[in-house]
Amino acid sequence: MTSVEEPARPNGRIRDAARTKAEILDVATQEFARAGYTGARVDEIAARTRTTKRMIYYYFGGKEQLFTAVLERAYSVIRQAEQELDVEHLDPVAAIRRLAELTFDHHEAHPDFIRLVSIENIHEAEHIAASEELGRIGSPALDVIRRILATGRESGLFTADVDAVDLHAMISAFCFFRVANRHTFGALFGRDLVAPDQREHYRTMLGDMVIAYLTADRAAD
Amino acid sequence: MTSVEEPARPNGRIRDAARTKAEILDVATQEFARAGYTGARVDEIAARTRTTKRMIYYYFGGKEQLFTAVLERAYSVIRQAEQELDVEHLDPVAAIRRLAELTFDHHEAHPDFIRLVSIENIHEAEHIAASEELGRIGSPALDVIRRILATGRESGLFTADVDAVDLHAMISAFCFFRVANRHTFGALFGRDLVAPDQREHYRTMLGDMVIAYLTADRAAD
DNA sequence: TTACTAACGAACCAGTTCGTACATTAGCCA
DNA sequence: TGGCTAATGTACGAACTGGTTCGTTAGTAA
Repeated sequence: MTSVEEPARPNGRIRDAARTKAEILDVATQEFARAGYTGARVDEIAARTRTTKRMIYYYFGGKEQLFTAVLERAYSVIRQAEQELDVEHLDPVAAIRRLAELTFDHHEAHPDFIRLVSIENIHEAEHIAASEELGRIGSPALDVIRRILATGRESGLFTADVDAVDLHAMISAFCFFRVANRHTFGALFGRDLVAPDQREHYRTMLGDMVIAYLTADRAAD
Repeated sequence: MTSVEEPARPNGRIRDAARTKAEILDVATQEFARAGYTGARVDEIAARTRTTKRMIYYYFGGKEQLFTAVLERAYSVIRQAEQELDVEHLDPVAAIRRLAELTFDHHEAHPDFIRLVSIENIHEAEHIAASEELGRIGSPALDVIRRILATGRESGLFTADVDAVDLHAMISAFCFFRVANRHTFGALFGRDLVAPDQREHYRTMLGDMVIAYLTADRAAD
């Protein structure tokens, strides 16, 4: 997981709080994503680190807080990606498509994140509620969407009253479902939504869908 | 759970295999949906029925098979609803909207079903794979979509090459996400996707989105 | 060099959890 | 009406699980 193997004295302890914490988080992310919150085993997480279960309780307090920490880190990754997005130079249609594709790409590249979010929803977001960090910060993507929508509306390209949060939900829904429900969908309908050779197809479909919605002639209904 | 209280001799047994099985399934559905597969407790399920844990093993074999049976019944309910859908008399646009609304309504009315499907995806659809019934049967919705799309294409209303399975995924994604991810979405963005007074808004949004996609002028891209 | 503390490890514990062995009875059929 | 079997209930146990207790050591500041 974490870079290269240190010289690591044959069987002496190495003291590195940061590394130990990070290693626990890495393994915990995998284990929670693999087995769900209840299914994840604290002993198993400990066994797969270079440290012991004692350290999990030492650094995180318990299983619940460990899961919260895992969620916090997972969300910070996508927030980071959204923050680095630069669409100021694009026209509204291209900008929205770009943003949608960023979400698409991130969801596809981080299936563990998707699983963690699914698991957190089963538990009714109680860990997010318990997290000071996660409750406080919003989403950079929302700010981006708000700016693009404003520009698009001014230029008359977009239908007037589309809400940024709703649009974000629409984009997330498509990207999330494709990854989160790929197993049941595949088993029931015989189609692999994340098959590599279908990737471009669905990526385009998402953009087409969002743009079609934003530019549709609502009066036609 | 199940209708009225029987006369039920004060403390004598009542023999009714069908009722006992159905009651176990009812309670198991709730318990699995509430706590996830691993989080669900067989003892808890038994305690909330009028029978005992022994009967769960007698009728279903074990926790795994019980969950599979729960899934089978949950899927059969939506299949039933889709089968009763009659859109032959509607024009393609109205027909698609009707179908999308049926999915929307069913997902909203059956949050337990959504949770079960989320849980099954965490477990990579292994129970669906283990179920003879679930693997065999397709989805009535797909047949409906195929017919509507064909009509819509003939009349020139819809863009040529839209696949029925993809369209089903698009509709499901929106409906599923709204219910499945309402907790994390609400906690992070402060918006309740299933707030009753927003219901019509999202129901309309879904239809608009799908129709806009189907009728969009693809050449414009 | 010494002394102090953050970081660490091994063993253990109390409470669960799925599953089963064994005993019992209701209801039907000959 | 007697007997047979499907249906049911009780009690238990082996394995596991989150969390803790107690003791040890690496690194560092004085």
